Amino acid sequence: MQKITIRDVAKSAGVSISTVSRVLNGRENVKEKVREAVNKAVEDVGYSPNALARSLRSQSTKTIGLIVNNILNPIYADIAQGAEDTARQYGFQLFLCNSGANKEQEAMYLNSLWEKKIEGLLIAPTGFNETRINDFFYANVPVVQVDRKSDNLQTDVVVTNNKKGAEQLVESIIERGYKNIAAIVGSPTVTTGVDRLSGYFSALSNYNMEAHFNHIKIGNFAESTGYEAMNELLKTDPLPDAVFAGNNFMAKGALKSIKEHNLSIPQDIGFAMFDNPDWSDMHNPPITCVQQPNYKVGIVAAELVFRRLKEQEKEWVPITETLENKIIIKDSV
Amino acid sequence: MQKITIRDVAKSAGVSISTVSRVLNGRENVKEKVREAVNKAVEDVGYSPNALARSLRSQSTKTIGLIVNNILNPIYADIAQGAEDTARQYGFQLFLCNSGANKEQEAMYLNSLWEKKIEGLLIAPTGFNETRINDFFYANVPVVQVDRKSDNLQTDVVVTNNKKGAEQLVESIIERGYKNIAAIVGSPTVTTGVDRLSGYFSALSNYNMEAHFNHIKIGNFAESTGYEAMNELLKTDPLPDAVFAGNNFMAKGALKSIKEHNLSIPQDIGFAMFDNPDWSDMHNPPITCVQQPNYKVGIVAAELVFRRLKEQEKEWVPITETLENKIIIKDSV
DNA sequence: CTGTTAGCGCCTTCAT
DNA sequence: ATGAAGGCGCTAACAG
Repeated sequence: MQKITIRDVAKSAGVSISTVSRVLNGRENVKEKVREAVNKAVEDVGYSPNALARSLRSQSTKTIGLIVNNILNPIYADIAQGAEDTARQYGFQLFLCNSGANKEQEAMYLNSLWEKKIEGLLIAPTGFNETRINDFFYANVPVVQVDRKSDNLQTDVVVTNNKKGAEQLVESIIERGYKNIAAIVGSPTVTTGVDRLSGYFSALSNYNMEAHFNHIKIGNFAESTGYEAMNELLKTDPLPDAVFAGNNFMAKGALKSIKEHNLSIPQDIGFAMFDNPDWSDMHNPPITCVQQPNYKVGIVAAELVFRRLKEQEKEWVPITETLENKIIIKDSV
Repeated sequence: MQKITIRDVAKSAGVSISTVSRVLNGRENVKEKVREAVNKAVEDVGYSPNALARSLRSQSTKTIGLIVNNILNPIYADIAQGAEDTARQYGFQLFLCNSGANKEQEAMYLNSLWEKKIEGLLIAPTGFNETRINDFFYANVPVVQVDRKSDNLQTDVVVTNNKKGAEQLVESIIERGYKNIAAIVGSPTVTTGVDRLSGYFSALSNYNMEAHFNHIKIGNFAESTGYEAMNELLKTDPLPDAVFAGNNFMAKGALKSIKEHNLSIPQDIGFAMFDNPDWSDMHNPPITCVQQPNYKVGIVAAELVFRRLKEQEKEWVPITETLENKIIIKDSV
């Protein structure tokens, strides 16, 4: 670790350490000549401040944390980018952590971020560490849930309109004449699971249709569960003539199964999905889908943190921001 | 920020703060009874240590940094995952930063990581902040370049065998009878640009073929440059009958152009690329490619850091680890 | 305008 | 086995 401290600068410039500190922090009450001398000394000795000492003393780290569910999921990369760009704008840094949808790992990162004294937290919660998350909240550290929401948390939330997105998507399937539309959705323990399922039901109900009981498959958002679900669906009677997949990974698995069964889309079976990963246009045919404003989710969530930071004294009512999605019609239905 | 300190624990347990510190750090010389009392007090008052103070005092942060080039590129997500998993194993934390291939942003993160006193650095360098990177090196902070290597840096390196990968890939194109093979590669200022180009030339030379001068296009790894390069290629005379794309993004752009020109792969034009993104199997036809061991790159790089940390006293010779790639033959050539 | 001083929270000799 | 005291590097009163 570095050895050069503010003392060395002071000595080199022939002033006291407090004067150096003043210059470093851009205080006004320093004679211009002295300021220059200090700046020169900083260059000369190659000084750069120790953030640990500075933060310890000033009780401020200028750092916020983001815990995502799965960094391999491109939607979180987008969210991270949005949050990071916003943080930078406010002179803050983003500490990006990946829980891997694992509750122990999430707990570990929550602890670590706590000990590192972050001043704001963005999190796509696994749903198992509510107590720990609330600690931040009670300590007046703004918390914003992103992408998904856990019911037991009274924090700000930034999500997209999952229900409406799914509803509109499924309606667009219906409007193309499909009669037996199956759904492969994620676990209903998180909003991205339950809301998209609920949108699916709404769409059917809007058209006076009913879901066939074994045409609804619950996965865990992972590719393998999409694959297995689709295999199951292709054994049912009646067969579904279209499928709604609840996220990009499960869609990928389902498409693999469809391909293995030599079914062609959209003739043999229609297909549509939540998320618009880059492969969706490469696929033949391109997949009709719901595009979420992920980058914007990151921005809005980060801005919410900074807003809370600024208004800390005011009374506090949790806000939920719901961003709208866009249905993109392609050729798979 | 938190208010409960080691003092509160000491008071609650009726001991001195040094005793609390001893218990916290698992020192042996503490009476069993006292240890229990302290642990109970920790629970009672809800104490958790302040990492800033601890690190400042102990001169150790147990943190390493990773600066990637572009978090939206799935290869870096994989590398990050590998590095993170390894760091966790060693009881370290990973500070993940995204330079966005921007030199100012890279400089900013280098500064910030320096000030935060990381104990090791993994970086996919932009190639413009050598001086700053060397500072770490001189301060005995192990530095490992990952994925790409900048010539002016005397650090450890973990890369894949870009040249051999490209060479074998292009050979597999040649062996399928293509005669005019074009290349779209990234900037030769980084190894992932120059080595893959060099592999392309080797392959041709191995078969006594020559590259047509206007069949070599230099992009910057971004999708748009792949698209434009392909548009250019499709205006040349003679036309190329196959294309080698130097990474996933440029491949995507090139494929877009090919599609717009209504050319079919592999009949009208053969296609192969570096990287094996998830869309490569969704594409029709699936794209023959080079699969890099990205996750392993992350692991190996992180382990190198910890090895250096352990052997700090020993004399030091930079190591370059070159991991082998795998050619995956699909249906695009 | 500038220097002296007192901590931020913690770990670690040094006594006892 | 335990407590007192000093200091990691820095900022922010408080004097002058």
